[in-house]
Amino acid sequence: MSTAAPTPRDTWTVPEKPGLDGLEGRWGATWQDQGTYRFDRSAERADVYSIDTPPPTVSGSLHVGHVFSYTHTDTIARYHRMRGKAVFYPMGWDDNGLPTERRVQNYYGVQCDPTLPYDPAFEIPRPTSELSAAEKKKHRDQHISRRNFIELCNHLTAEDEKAFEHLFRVLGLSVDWGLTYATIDDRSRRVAQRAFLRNLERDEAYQAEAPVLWDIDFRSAVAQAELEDREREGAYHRVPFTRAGDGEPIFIETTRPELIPACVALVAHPDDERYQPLFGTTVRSPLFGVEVEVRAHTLADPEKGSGIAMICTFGDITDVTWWRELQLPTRSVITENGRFQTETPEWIAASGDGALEAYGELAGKNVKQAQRRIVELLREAGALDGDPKPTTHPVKFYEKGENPLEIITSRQWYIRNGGRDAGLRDALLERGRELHWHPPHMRVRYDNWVNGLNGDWLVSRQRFFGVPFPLWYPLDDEGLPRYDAPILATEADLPVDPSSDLPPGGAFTADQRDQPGGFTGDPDIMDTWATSSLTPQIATAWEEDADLFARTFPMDLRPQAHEIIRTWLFSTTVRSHLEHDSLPWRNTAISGWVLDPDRKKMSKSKGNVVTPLEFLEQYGADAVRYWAASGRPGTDTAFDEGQLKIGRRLAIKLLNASRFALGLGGGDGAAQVNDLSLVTEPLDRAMLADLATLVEDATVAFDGYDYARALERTEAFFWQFCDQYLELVKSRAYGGQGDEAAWSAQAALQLSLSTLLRLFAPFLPFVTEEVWSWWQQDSVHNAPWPDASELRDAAADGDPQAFAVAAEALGAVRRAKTEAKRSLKWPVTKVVVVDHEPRIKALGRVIEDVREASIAAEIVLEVGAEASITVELAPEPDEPPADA
RNA sequence: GGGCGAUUGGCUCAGAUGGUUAGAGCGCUGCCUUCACACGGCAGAGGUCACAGGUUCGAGUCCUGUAUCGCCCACCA
Repeated sequence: MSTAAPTPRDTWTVPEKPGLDGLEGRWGATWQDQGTYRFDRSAERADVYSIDTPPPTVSGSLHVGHVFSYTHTDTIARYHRMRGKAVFYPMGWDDNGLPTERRVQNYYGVQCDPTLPYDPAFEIPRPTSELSAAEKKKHRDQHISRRNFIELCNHLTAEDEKAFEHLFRVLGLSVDWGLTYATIDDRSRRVAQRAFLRNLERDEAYQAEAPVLWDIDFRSAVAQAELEDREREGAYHRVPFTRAGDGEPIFIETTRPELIPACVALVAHPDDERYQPLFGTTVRSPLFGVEVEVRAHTLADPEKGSGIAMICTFGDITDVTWWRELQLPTRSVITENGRFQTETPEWIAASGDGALEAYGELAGKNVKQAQRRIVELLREAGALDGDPKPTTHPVKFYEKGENPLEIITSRQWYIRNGGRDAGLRDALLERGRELHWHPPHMRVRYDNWVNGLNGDWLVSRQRFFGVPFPLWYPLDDEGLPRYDAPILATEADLPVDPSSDLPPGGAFTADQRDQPGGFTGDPDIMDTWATSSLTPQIATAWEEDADLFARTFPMDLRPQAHEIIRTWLFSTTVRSHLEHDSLPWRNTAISGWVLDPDRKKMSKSKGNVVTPLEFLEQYGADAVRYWAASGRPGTDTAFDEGQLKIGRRLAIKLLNASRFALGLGGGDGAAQVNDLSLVTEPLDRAMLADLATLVEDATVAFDGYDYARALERTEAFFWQFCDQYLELVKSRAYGGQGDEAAWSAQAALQLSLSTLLRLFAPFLPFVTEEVWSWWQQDSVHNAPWPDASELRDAAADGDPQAFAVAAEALGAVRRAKTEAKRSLKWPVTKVVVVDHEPRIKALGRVIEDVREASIAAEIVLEVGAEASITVELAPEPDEPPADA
């Protein structure tokens, strides 16, 4: 712990005309050179504060949202550093996953085709934005191999990372830039693969053939956490099934008539008397004549539609529930590309020529086309009762997708997350309670999510740029993979790419790949969250550097945004619970969003994104940080350029007030008055007593992660300090009441300045460092956080009331001068203050300061019930006042 | 459908465990430039604290309900 008191130099020089320009570049370079923010690896765990910095998605754009939330974290990091902690503050880059793939596709106009061989001579194409229209046409969708594609991903993300690092450095994040990682780098891949292998060993990961939500454009499975609902137009189609015995029509209503060929049953509520007689009997579907059973299930809503629904495999998630719980057969017709399979399904073929013919009309069509056609067919067959009734209803989409998700059956990897296991779910809910949430109400979202899980975590993705599953399958004599006998990578070999590396142990040779009797690599990659969920383990070098890990894990803080509680925060908790039987961190600080001035969430698509670098250049980093730090934890905040101006003004004020406080005594080489016993004057002591209270408040606020409160209190004090205290003390500090009174003022000014600079340092790192450098050694950012008790000692018998009444009296004098339209320098012949006795006594102790600041010849104090302040200005002179 | 949060002067927001005339800043108005600061300073005007009840000696602050906005979650045929 570095608790040494700040050490001012013996003499110092204050710049004549201090300014803010260029501070970012100058101090950024100095901090880098001097390792100001370097993590001290020798610190014990108890003296370390470790932060699980969110790795920004580098393929995204830089926006003020980054500036906002990263500044919040930085203020907390700086606070703990000043409290003497060794702050472990790494930076990661999230370059793994779909956003990068899409960006590379668009940026270079290429498509990944995994069937193509690697082309070592492939050159990085020019960005499509630089191509002429003719060139664009020619280059459109150039197909390249997976490995070439991944090289492009790496190339582009490296560029993106530079831009992010530049922004973060200009912003003044006190990250240790020696501690960076990327979610696709070797260590991340090792950690992700190792954690997965461990999950597999402990049966926390498993493979299953099951219905999954499927994006037909990306041709990949999608996890529950990546879903979103979108309102879509649809229509209820009223369609008759026919009862087996008497051919009576049973009407169902559906928004997806095209799934009639995939129907496996009808279902109604067990208490629904209308349908009770049908339970256990069979009906035939229209057009296809396929016989299906009528079943009972409590999820069927008698109020909805006709009260009886058709179950298809699969139209929506409810279908999956019914299918599972009623143990229905699987009859899927939609394939991975979102089209109806071309081959006629057997259960339809078995139903006769009419069915065959009807299916032929749908085969190969996409969902929309098939729906249009089947409605025509139903109408022709007289199997559509009335016109479809338009409706809007929520439809599930992949959050990055453009078409509704389909549900298809496929083989995927899962990690247990409590979605199917009440014991694990309860344990994870308990972890949520164990974690300290800032602000606390954010935990509700975690609880909501965990309680709403309806399955385990699907972690496999049928994509290219990501961490591969570290395993292979033997192929049988027919060349089919033996999924029940995967060959696992050994931990020492990680990271591996099963599509190019061989299984361990020399059991196979390269020419046996994809040959009957040989082997094949698992083709899938992990969900990007499967890697991101391990950021604590990646950053702290789990199983890679035992010493570092022991000093930094479990971490102290996870800062993040609220919309990814269900994904990032939850999945990280799951992995740590499974691997370490602990929380990954003790605290989480949830930041809000930046809204545009119309209170809409800022987003690229809306075109209202503000680019942060322009503002950093125009107003300075401290001003931008000031705005960001004013946003309360967890609260959405509107972007307000006006706040940047205020922040800049605050920074400038700090320069000028410091110049005054440090420039007293005149000339350069001003003498240091660093002896607290010199503070004898009542006004000085009163101010220090207030300052001690401020330090206590700011400390409590920071300990509760309420940086915004700490800033607000410090700022409010500082403006009072400048407007009232500096004016009241100015004359005396210059020597107006003798040397000892002047030294008291100077010592108090230096002590308060030192304190205020340190209180502001987490928010305004550049200007505080600049001022600090005028008179102190070392960096303010490694100086100890102010100590309230030390200030209390210096304040001694200081009475805050004395400061308050003095400021009031000075205010009354200023008001009188303003109302008389006189300069504040205008002399006053007499001030009469009437007030209650304690206030008059308090004012009496500081009367000389008030008199001099008022430029008053005389101040008369009277005790009285009716408080008043009467100001008598000097008359208009024939000549300028002599002593003004 | 369930839940969380918000609602304070024209704007952006403070108002921890209920207690004297509800605070800031921006904007607006007026005044003031040698001696820290015109990238300033001083002062002024401006609020029935969303609404309706209730608890209390006393409510912006607690309780109940209502409205509006935002968000999270949900099995939405």
